[in-house]
Amino acid sequence: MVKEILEKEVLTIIKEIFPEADISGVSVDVSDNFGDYATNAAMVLSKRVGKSPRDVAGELIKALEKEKVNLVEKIEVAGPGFINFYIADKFFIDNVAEILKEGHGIGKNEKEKERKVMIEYTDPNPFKVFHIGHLMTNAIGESLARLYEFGGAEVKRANYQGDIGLHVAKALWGMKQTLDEMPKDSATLTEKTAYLGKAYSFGSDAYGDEENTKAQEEIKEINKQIYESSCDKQLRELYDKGRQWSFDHFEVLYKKLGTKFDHYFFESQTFVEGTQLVKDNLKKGTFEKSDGAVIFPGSKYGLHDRVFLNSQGLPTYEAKDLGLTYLKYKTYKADLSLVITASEQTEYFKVIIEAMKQINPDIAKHMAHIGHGMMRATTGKMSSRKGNVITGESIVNNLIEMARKKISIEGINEKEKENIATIIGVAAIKFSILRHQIGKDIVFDPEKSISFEGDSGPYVQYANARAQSILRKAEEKGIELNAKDYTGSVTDIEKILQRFPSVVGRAAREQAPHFMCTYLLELASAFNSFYANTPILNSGDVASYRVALTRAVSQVLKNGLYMLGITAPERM
RNA sequence: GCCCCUGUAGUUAAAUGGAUAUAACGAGAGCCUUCUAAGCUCUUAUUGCAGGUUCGAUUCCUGCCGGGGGCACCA
Repeated sequence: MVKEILEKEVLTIIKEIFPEADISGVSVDVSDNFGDYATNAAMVLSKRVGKSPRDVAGELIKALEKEKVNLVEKIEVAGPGFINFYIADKFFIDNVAEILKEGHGIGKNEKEKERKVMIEYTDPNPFKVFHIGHLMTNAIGESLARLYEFGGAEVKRANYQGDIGLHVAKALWGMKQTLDEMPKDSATLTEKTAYLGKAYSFGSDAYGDEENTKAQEEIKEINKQIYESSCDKQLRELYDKGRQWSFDHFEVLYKKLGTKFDHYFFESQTFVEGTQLVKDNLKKGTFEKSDGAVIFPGSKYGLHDRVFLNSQGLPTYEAKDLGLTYLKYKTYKADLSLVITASEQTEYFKVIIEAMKQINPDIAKHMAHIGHGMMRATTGKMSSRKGNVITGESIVNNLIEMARKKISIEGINEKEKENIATIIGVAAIKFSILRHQIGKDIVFDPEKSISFEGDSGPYVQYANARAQSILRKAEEKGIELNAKDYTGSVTDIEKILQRFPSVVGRAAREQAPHFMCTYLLELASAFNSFYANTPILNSGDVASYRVALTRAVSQVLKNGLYMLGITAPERM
């Protein structure tokens, strides 16, 4: 990679001619208008060696030219003291050949080699709707998982689902009140989950209604019975039914989204261990009693105090999360155990991690939480209690339907069409999530929905589909791919292609898939422009090179999309 | 009230302390008897305010103003 080679070279030279500067690293970056790469090293050195930046640059260039780094064609000093590198076209052409050689392995690296990573993400709750926020967590978690895998890590995907707790009690109470509306077993999953959503809403409203003390008592009682497994036959049946409906529904979505979990954890498994942990550590003073509840005094550590066991003695989500941490640790000894949730839980996880640090610092040191921004609708705050959420299913299905209408490939059957439409619809939602910085909120306008044009997943997919179409035709025509013997000049495309491994590295290192999005848009745009303005198949002598370049573009687009959890269809 | 995050064209976003802040959408003008028009080409416009650090600040620091989130038995 050019960046790394030049950085090493420049650093070596600096150590040689300015040892007194005592510099440990320099950065060489891609430059758009001034050569191919540039470094600010001379400006950084300037005050350390007491010379003007341009003079320092001059001396560095002299030394660099003597070294004759063969990929560099020309070096210049410019502006306040930048050193600009012009890279030889031959280097970029060789890189195209290299991409063809690497094939689907392009972008793989060993930065995370031997590292064991567990990522918990998505975390929908049975009995509640799978909403747009879950879609967001899923897209981010899946992408991070794939980025770690490309770095050589062993990744386990985990999903934690709240099949026990107050929200379940609320939904069950709601179901009991509306038994006559309950869908039959033969009903569709959509009908079943819609019913559960309504039942939860009903129970939640009743619980929140201060006048309705009877409902509150009953819901609390149901909650207790579930924890104790002491519920009657009818309640048990409702519970089993609702839980199963939810899980079936989630699996359908995961399949569409392209996520396959290795481990499922449930709150019904974590609460026993969690409760025990809190009780054990209450004696040791890690936890304290307060108003009949057991709390972790986060305020001692600059955090919030939080309740771990409520005054009924039942574990809250906090205690269950401690139990989950142990359960995960028993299942898989990860070097890094990541939890992805919306940023509203960021403060909460600081408390959990601090509490775990007090209980078992060896486990706590592997834990990390990533809070992503919230998906906010232009129509106001979404709330599953109020029932004005946008469900994951509706948004995905709408996009798939839109994509289906745009497909105009001849000679494919309905099933193939459905598959392609799904791939495109999922790409649209995932890309629109992932192209933002993870921590920032995303404003989602349900009216405008999500674009298939411009900065979008389908745009990148489309560029690849065009490339694939060219490759099919090239094969029919018998054009041989040859990237090595080309001696002409290169375009932006080769230069962008060359950066791919650096982008993969940065996206993984900074846990920031949006760098990959930005990169893919740039590459797709350069290729689309090339495609529109330059003949590829009918270009005589250079056809074999242009087709080779097309294949390299397609390969990089495919691998880049894969790292975002997006599939690239051959045709669309 | 306390704590955390955040403020970039009309809108949605991007920019490892670097040179002329980058795209898309929108608006306007063109381009399918050549490889998929989900496309291409051109035009249009931006760093909340006030200081500070720096050769250089959208980026770092302080204050103010706006937005979001969290803060006891929900998840």
